[in-house]
Amino acid sequence: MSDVLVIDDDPPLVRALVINLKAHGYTVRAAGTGAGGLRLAAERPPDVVVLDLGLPDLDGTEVIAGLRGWTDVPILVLSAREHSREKVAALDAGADDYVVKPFGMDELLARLRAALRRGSAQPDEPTVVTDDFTVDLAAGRVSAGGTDVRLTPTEWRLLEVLARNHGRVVDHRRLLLDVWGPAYQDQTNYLRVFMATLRRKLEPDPAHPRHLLTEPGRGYRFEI
Amino acid sequence: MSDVLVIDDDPPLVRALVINLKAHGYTVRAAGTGAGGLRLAAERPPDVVVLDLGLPDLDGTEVIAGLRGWTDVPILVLSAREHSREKVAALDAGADDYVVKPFGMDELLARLRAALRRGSAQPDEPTVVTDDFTVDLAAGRVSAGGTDVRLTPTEWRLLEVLARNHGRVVDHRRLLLDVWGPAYQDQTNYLRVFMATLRRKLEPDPAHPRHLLTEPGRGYRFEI
DNA sequence: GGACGGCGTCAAGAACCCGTCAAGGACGGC
DNA sequence: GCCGTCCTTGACGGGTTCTTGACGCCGTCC
Repeated sequence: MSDVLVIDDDPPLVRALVINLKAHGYTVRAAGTGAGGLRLAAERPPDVVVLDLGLPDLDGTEVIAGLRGWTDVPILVLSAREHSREKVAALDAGADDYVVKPFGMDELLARLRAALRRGSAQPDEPTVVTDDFTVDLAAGRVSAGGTDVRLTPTEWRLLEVLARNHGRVVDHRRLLLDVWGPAYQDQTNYLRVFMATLRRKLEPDPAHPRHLLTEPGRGYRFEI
Repeated sequence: MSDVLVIDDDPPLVRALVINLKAHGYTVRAAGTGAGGLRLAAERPPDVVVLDLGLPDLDGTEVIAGLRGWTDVPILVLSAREHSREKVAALDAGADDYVVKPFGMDELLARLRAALRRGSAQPDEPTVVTDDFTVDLAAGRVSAGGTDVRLTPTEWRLLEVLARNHGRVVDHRRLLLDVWGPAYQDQTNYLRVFMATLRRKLEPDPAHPRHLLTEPGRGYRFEI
């Protein structure tokens, strides 16, 4: 799961944090000094940093600046200081959130989840490559022999469903549901028509497809 | 500058917020109810939302859910309730930050800056360059043939979404959502009109665009 | 061997999408 | 209050895409 770096010089608090974070499935590393924290972060970039101000060696904003120099990792600041000037300074230095001690552990965990949610908000969509053509799911494009292939919207949606499930047989019903909607679950002839055009556009020998395969009586399968 | 949407039913507080935010150069809109806030957000997507819990009509998490259904805009929650259960619920519903009343205005402004900083953190190239024109995403400017091109706000927002996703097909729905808001998801004619003006201003031969391409039935694509 | 169901192919009309233009209206600046 | 800019809205023609039905092939099952 997610990798949390705790930078704090208060041993009891660090212990409590580590125990609670590990109990929730996080991987935790801890440093007692600002310099140590920066070193750990440089070794392996964490997914989120929990930073206590009031470290013995460095000022909080210095640690933040040291991290912000090379990473956008979310930084959650802990502090006993209520003064808003401290908060403003930390936030403007690049911190993402500021929690005043004492705090509830569930609140901290919730703020951590919020910070992580922001940091990792991109579902990666791979590109599916065969010998004869390439399907770029993120870009929404298909190319064969170096040039783009023009697909109509329906052709694309059909190919997309198959490509996302490549290697598996996709049901007639599933395909019709995903491409045309629930009212078309019996129109298997649609599949025949559009599979034909896809093969014409993508397969070197449309009559003997190598990638867009028919599974008689069941559905179709995209094979790489 | 940035567009802030305040959703709060406490008139004195709203007044204070509006005055302070405007004094710092923000554009501010305010709503006294959750439904009104959602409506304003739908009319024109704000850059950040300041949301008071304890609204007369909707629960705070409902408002958050209503926004999160279509946008990733940062949400900063205000609340008089200290209870951590409230905080956890709001943060897990999708809020980005949680400030307990009473709060200092400078702290709120700092948290707002932090939220905006995150929201606009575009990791990739700040300028997109084609053979015929240059889009400077950081500066918000476009130039063709060495001179600046004047774009209207809507034209710019449309071009910005396309440029940030250059090389990819961007859905009709996504474009309408990001530029006009969720109330306009079906107004594809807006896209036609504004794509035409963009092409007239940027393409050497608007009738045969080289960069602002149509993907029939799906959307548009910015190609370098 | 024949009937049958599943599949691929083809073609034609309908439906839809896109680019274009222009008029009306909202908004803000002077 | 006037003027200019910008956004909204409707209409139209041309082109593309989807739908639909018919036909033939092939394998399987009776």
